[in-house]
Amino acid sequence: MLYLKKYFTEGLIQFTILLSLIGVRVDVDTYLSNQLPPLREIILGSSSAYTQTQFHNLRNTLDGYGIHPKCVDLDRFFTTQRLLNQVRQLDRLSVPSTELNTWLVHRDSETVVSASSQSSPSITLDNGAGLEDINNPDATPAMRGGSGAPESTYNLNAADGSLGAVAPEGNQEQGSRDGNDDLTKEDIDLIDILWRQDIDLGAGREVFNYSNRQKDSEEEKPSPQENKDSSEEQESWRNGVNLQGEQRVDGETGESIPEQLPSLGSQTSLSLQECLRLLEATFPFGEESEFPAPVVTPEIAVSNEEVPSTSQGLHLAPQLPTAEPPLDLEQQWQDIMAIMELQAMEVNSTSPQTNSSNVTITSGTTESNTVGNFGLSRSTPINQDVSLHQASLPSCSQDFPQIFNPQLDSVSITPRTTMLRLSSSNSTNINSTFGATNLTGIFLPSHINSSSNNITSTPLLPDPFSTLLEECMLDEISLLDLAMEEGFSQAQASQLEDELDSDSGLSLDSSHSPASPSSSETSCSSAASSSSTSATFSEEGAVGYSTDSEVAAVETEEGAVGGYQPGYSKLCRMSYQDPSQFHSLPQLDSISHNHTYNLPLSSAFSEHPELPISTGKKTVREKHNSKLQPPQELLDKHSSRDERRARAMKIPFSNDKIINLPVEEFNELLAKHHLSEGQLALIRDIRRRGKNKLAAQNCRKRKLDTITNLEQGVQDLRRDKARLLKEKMEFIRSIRQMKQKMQSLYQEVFTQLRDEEGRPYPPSEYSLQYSADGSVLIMPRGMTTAEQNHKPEKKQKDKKK
DNA sequence: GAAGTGTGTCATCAT
DNA sequence: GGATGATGACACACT
Repeated sequence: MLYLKKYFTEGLIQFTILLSLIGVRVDVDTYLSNQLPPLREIILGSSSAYTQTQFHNLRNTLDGYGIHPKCVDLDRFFTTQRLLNQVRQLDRLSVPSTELNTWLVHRDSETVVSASSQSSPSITLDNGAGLEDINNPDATPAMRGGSGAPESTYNLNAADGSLGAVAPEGNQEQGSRDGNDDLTKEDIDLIDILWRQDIDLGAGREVFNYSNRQKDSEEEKPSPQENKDSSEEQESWRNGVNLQGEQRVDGETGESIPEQLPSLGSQTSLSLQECLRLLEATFPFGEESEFPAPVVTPEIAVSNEEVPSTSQGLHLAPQLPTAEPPLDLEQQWQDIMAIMELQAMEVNSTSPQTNSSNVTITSGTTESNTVGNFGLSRSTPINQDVSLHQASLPSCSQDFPQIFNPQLDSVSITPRTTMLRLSSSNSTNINSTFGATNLTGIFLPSHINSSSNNITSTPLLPDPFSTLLEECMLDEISLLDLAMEEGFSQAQASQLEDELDSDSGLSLDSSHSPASPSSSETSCSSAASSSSTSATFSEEGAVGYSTDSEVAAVETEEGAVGGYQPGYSKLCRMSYQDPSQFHSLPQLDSISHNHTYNLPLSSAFSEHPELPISTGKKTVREKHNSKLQPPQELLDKHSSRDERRARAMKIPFSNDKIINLPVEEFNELLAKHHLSEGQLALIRDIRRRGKNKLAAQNCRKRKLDTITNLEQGVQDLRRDKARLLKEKMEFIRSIRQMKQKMQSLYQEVFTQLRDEEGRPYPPSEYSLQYSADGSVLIMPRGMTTAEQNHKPEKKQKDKKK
């Protein structure tokens, strides 16, 4: 998180410096406080930035209702407000206000030019909805990607349409300003960027021929009368003419608008248009602006009420509540949270964080409602002329195809704030604002964009900056995967090797055993057999040695002689595990504790005198006992209980055989010897306990393996999740590109259509729609779907053009 | 001396 | 029904 903070903080500072260097003053305060709550939260600290649910709660809280005085959220609220105020004050001290609004005006004319001359998708299809399959009306909503906020789509369309309607006027005025038909450098640059973008999308270069564009632009320049019509159309657009097929009748204009769209969308578009008008009044197109490249930011949803007088500049109020956030926004957040969780896995990277922030930025920028989600007051006015996000954050946009497409300014407010998306219009503003010079490299930190200086000279993806950011994040995810894989492999390598070595589950670090449990058991048995102590009790099967209690009596007597000390008994634990037999028993190959007490004491002392038996208290005890006891008694103390019992009962064979012999051989062995009931019972107990001991060891080993496997499974799942998220982002990007292409094609086709009199079809009245046979129809927008179905033959045009 | 760990053992169940 | 394996539970030793 600290990295993320640092990254964004430094990025903002750098960006602010850059803007100041080129003459633009930026108000970060507005940016932080109003435009991009997630970014603000990230910079300020993790508050609600990672708890989507808390956003809603806090949002309600900040609204002043829905919170109980004793609610725990209250503290969080005050804390958030306090921190926010502190940061705001800090920003005010360092960053002045900006006056970017002037740029917006000129952008309007540029948008007009680009929209008309470049045949770019000023008429938004919104997910390609402009081209509808008549026979499949449902396809259009499906293409909308399940957006939960179609209002924005509608707004975009309306805004775009308004822009398109204004286009001739803008052209005219720009023509009067320029005095010729030559495109300005900004126009050329914009076109060039668009061309590169579409080239990446597969469009031919001839489509983007400047002369052709210019010619088309001239052809499409309407007459004054047409301008008048355009104004009327503009009004209708403003009131919510939908470019899409789904429409309902608007209460004011009588035109059809989408049913699922609330009136807010219309309001937004109207506000936008009003904004443009205000801009026109403030900064006539014919006048030389004091700013190099005025830009219109149609993506900014400005309500009528929130548009102040133009003398104060454009007071944009992007926090206008437009539509509910997309339904998948929360899911996107969850995905981001998942990535952040992955980041917590010791993968230091800033790129994923950047993308995460991009998401938040997107949320705050493209959807003002999101502001509420992050606990910001929606009523907070923007006192600055232009907020920083309008110029800078687009660089971080994930809306790749739209970044460098000026035409998309009009459609930049995409309703569905898909994951990692930013307002495309913002980036467009940047692009246009700076004379179509690709400032991505400028905005990009050098360590992120190594080719920043070459962006303008190299073919660009629709959104190099965003692409870079996203790819950085994706790379980080990949690195994460690698790190996880490598980390896991390294951490688990030895264990995996052990597991591969033996499935018996009894890998007990045999390799580290300085001495394999060789003949300890035999030595113990022999020692026991030769032990005078055992001889003392070996006679009687009369002991009735069938129960441990009885054996205990024997042991007690043993203790009377040598004293039973459990500590010593451990020295001969596993003594029955004769290595020679282990080798013959594959399941026991791995059974090898690092218990050197399995060695015969004599050999152990001779070969490894420094080993276990000479360590710790045992050494002291042993030294002490060695002074008091004969060596054989000492050896006997190193035997296990069962071994001592066996010695006491004079069992004629070793415990090792008792335990490890196959049942048939075991039975034969018992048959060979005449054994008392007590001896037989002891032998069976020894066998049972010995096998159970091994079973217990196996069981524990399996438990450990299970735990290890579960841990590995968790890591694998996390890795898969990261991979799927990466794929998802790639899919989103691909879909976005396809939509962009669709919009471009639609615009390309539509702008070339002419009626019988050679006039272009006003986009406010007509739209292109697919038919089942693959042909494209141009349909009046007022027609309902049913009517369209009944009149599919109207004005059919061949798409080939 | 408490807590954690490793190990052996027993009881129980399943095969 | 006995042998065997698996496993939970417990006790003990050790750190």
